[in-house]
Amino acid sequence: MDEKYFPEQIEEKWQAHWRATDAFASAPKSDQPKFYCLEMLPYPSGFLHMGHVRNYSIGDALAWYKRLQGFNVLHPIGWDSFGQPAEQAAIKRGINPRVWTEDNIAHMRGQLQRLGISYDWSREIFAHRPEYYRWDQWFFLKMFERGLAYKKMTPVNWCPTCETTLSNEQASGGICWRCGNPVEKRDIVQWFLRITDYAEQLLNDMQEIEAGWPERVLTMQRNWIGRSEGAFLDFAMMDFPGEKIRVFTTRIDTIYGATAVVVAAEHPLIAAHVDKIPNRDAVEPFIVLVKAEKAQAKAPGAEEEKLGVDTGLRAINPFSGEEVPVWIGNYVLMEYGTGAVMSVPGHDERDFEFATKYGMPIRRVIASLAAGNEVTPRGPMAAAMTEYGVMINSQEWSGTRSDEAKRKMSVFAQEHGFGEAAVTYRLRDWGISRQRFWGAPIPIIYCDSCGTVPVPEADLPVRLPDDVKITGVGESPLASVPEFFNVTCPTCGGVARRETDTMDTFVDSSWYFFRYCDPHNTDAPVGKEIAAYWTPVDQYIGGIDHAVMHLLYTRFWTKVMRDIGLVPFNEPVKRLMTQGMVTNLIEGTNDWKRMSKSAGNGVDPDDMIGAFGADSVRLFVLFAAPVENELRWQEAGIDGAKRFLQRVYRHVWRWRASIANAPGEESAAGDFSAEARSLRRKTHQTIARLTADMDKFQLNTSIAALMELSNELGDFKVEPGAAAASDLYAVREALQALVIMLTPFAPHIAEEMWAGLTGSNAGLLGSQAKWPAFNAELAVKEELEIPVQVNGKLRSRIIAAPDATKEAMEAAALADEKVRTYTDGKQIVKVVVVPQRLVNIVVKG
RNA sequence: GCCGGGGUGGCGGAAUUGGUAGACGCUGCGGACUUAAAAUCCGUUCUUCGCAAGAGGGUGCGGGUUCGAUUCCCGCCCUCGGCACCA
Repeated sequence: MDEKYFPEQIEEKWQAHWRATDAFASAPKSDQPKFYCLEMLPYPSGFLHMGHVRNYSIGDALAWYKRLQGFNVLHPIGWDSFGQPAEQAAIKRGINPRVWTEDNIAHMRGQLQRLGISYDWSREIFAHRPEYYRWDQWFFLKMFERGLAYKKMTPVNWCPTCETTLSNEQASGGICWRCGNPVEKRDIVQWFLRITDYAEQLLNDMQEIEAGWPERVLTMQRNWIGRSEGAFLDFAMMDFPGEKIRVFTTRIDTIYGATAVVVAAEHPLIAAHVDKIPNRDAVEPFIVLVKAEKAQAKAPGAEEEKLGVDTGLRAINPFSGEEVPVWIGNYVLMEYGTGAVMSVPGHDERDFEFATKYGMPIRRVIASLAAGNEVTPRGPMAAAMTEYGVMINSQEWSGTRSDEAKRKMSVFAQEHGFGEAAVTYRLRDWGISRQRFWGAPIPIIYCDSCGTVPVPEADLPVRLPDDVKITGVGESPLASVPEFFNVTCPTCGGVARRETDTMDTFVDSSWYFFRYCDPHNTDAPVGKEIAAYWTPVDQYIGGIDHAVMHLLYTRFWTKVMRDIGLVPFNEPVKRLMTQGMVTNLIEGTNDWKRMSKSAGNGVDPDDMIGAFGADSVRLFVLFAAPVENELRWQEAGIDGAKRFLQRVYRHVWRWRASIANAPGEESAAGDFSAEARSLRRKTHQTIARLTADMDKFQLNTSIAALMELSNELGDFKVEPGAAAASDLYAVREALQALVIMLTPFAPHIAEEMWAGLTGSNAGLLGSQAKWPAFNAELAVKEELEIPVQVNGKLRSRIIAAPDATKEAMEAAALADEKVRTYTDGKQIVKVVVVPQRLVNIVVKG
């Protein structure tokens, strides 16, 4: 340990030490509890950004904390290395995507190591390497076997900028998750994974993780899954005897107000009977119009004008027997429910708008309960009434409370054979086909005689060819590589063609953290026993942007893995923490925006590490804001972090020689002075605070507590040369606790100071350093300053022992001179005494 | 429109879940050291009145419960995020 703190020297020194000693290597152990600490794996764009720094600093703080507490910690990292930027580099600059990716990884790995994040590098994984993606393909085959992977032609999200399809989650809000541009609909044949089979489980199993996941993530997933309870109802077709239109409704109680059935333009009934539709001349152009409208990218949130056309067909309301027209409407979605709705303009806002526009009748069949006794309001409706109430104009159902009627009516419908209670979901199956090169090939072969044939497991991996010209035009680049797609059928040996689409990269990240447990396994994606030891993940840390993409997919994937028999649980992640984003001021404005190259407000982590040291950067990032909040980048704040580290360093330097002679046992230290007792009290109070705050992920207040302890050490009035044995004991206790508890936030300087304090170069882990033990007795104050209020206003303070009786406190408060100026001559109504807290005297007059 | 999270000094944020509001840090201001600067250290920094001791006000707004409310209840306002023709 040198007198002066030079971050670059000690950071290099300890990084080398960690590497040489495999300090963070992990293996299953029976004598320690395990802790799996995971941060979302990065895409190797080439450069670490501050969001990464924040993510990994948070994770590393937890990993160190758990390690020092005696947990067997798994803390791995890898690369989400398939994806479009590599392909863009290939298109624009002719670089081989694999070479580009590997170079980027090499650079970013160096950056992570300069940050000193405590990863077990022996477990590093790479999504783009065949040793990894063969298991993506293996999972696909398992799903195919179970009917969970299927292919269909359907309108899918298409990003014209990225030139590929997107899943619904990736096109949420009508914009592409990667490039931010509006998406279109296109009819494309795609592979889908049947995530909807798991909709109910994805919803129900949330109770297992409710305590550990942020409310907003669960809410977003709940909304995304969009469960809704209602009923299917069949409207018989007048024109086609025996045929019916099935609608889905959540408001069966409004059925007597149905004045039409409205179907989606793509509804099969229309296509099946197009030549028998009375208004065919109007219907056909309308369908063309609606399809064109849907194919067009539209601004997010923009609601189309409601358009419709009367087909001239008629259907029968199964409850009332009434005849109603069948319309086609652009606002009815084929993808949701049954693609057909009953139109109840009186009690649904959309139907009201539609009916008003086309002059359709509007009928009131629910009367408001809030309106008191008037159950049959008169006059035309000015707007849809969407609340529950009492049914009116509804034949024998009139007078029934509409919320109660719902269940009875769906039972009635079922008994009479024209409907049933039903649940629908907004969630759709996960489209995973991508018309791109840089992804895992889908292991399927098309044979003219055998049809769709899965690649035999023994033939995995289906490797990506290495020297492909990627032009960015046309269909999937693999479709222009005959050596890739020309194959023989594994079943009949005949001529066949390989699937040329690749998988969505979210497949790779759906199960990667299982692979970390067993990264070199060549027989399975992960060994069952080893997975059972390490997983589920105890703490996961990442950005909120993956709330309904990655975090939903990985829950789904885990359930499939459970069904295959690979893992014994339902949920992959016990606790999730979503960090806030890192923002920086846009120059010349007052706007704080997410750091990014394009906005010109990015900060290069390497520059910061060079200027302040990795420890100061990490400490600042963790101290400046609670982990879930936005973090505003301010260099003055890193200065503050470095100042604090320097102060601690100076305390250690100043005392290290003297405390080497401190007695080993407390009993040999003799009597502690009031000053020494006070320091020890602060030390133990700090231990208690840190432990509680760390468990709650309150890293900012943890650091604040360490600063307080450091300040107290600075205020310790005894000089090292003149210190009694007891003083040295107290100071050593404080410094050791401070250094160990600082480790999660600034590990390099902590290692250096630990070496300085102990004279050992074995490192914290090598010397079995342990999180300090809390001693409640030492943390208790000898005397307390108790605030005294008169009528709730602070008027004075008294000194009391922590175990003072209520009576003694009351007497002392009433006797206090300042208090008496407020109580003299007044009637004391009541005295409230809260032991160890306060006294409040209530007076009158 | 629906769902969810928030409103505390100049700023980031604390407050042991009903008990001293503003911990810790940043910034600013004043000072020490220095020929000077950097670095470091000390003081000060919610607000009003006051030379001071002290007194009043104060956690988005208005009510309420309580000896006591940033915290609990009722009614508003503002703001951020997500979803959005989902029947």
